[in-house]
Amino acid sequence: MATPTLQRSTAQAIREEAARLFFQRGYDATTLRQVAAAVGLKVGSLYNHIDSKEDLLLQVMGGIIDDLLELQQEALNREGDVIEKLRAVLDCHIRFHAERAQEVFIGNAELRSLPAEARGLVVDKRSRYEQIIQSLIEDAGEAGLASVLDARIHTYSFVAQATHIAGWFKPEGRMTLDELVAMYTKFALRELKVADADERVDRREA
Amino acid sequence: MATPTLQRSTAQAIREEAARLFFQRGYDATTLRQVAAAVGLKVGSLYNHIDSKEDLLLQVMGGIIDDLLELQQEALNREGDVIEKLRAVLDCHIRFHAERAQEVFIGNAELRSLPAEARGLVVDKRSRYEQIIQSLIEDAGEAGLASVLDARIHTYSFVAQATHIAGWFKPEGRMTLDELVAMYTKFALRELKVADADERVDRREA
DNA sequence: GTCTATATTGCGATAGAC
DNA sequence: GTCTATCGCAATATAGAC
Repeated sequence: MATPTLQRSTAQAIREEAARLFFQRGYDATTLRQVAAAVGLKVGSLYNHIDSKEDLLLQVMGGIIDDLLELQQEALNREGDVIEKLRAVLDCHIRFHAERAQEVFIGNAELRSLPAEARGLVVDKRSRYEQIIQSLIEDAGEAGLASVLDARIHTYSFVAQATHIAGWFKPEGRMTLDELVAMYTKFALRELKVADADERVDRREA
Repeated sequence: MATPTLQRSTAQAIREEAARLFFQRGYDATTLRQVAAAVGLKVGSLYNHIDSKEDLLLQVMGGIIDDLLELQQEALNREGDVIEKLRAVLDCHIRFHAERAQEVFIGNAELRSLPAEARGLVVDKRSRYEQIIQSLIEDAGEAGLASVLDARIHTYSFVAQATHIAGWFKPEGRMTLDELVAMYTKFALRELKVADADERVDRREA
């Protein structure tokens, strides 16, 4: 580790406050003056840590989609039948969107604020991510373990729910993270008419 | 009718082009110069038709939530058991979000761009709208016709899916509007473990 | 690294001629 | 109603002193 200090660096503070403001007001509506004020700096000083406002947005979005893809791959290695793999992937899917709600929300809402080439890269990665889910759904259907109406639209359904969660979930709220994950995973398996959908999920809660 | 002409008025053209641009690039990132250019006007001329940029956003959002509430009330008058009412409300819910996708999308994404008091009004109406759905879900559960895990979160689930649809649905796409509505309604009834969920929906497709 | 300027740009909105 | 021209302002970004 290069910086073993417990103090967050100024650069880190800028990213965090920017994330908070981008989440709250949107990227376009957030001014660098507001970011600077939140950190306790003047606007000019920001430029010792960022190249531009767009660069700051990129920093905030960071490797969030890479992190998500990585965790999805881990989940895919779960042992068990295709439903167990799907359940693990959905667990990861929901958990990630709730745990890192603000970043995820910004990553979705401000996709169009990204420069075209960066946006293209992210879109491709999102597409690969969704394709994994869709393939699992198709496999489950072909194995006779799920009633698939349209794998693409089921995928949309699961993506929509997670995206929505990223807009409201707070760890200190009515539901714990684990409860949330269990509930939405049940929703998904129910939607696919998986046998013993609820029990499949509850069994994993040990 | 005051204006029985088939030509769209300049004011109407401005609203339509603004909606297209707000949908595409977001409200903050859209300039009035772009709107004017899209209509074939110069910036100054816009002000013969609008009071301000915020006023234009208000015009675009218009009474979309009122329209939605009105249609929901019609659906509620559907004869039949609580599941039939719920099915009708969800049908209306999905259909509306797909048919008026751009307006709905703007109404959601740009809620925070609205002045506080206007935003409060809209939020209250949305809340009432969602409460209707939630109550139907609770009723269905208490009647033993549905397996309700958490009525609020089921409602979130249905709201999330419709919101997502508003971001991608195109009438000329792979699915027809009716197919889309039928599919998502099945998703919802499946999620609630309603008996013969698919058949409930198919029966209505006459 | 911080700050106080300031340059530069482009925005929403207005004035006034036609 | 349209236009051209411009005002006033706030934004991003930079320069240079400390």
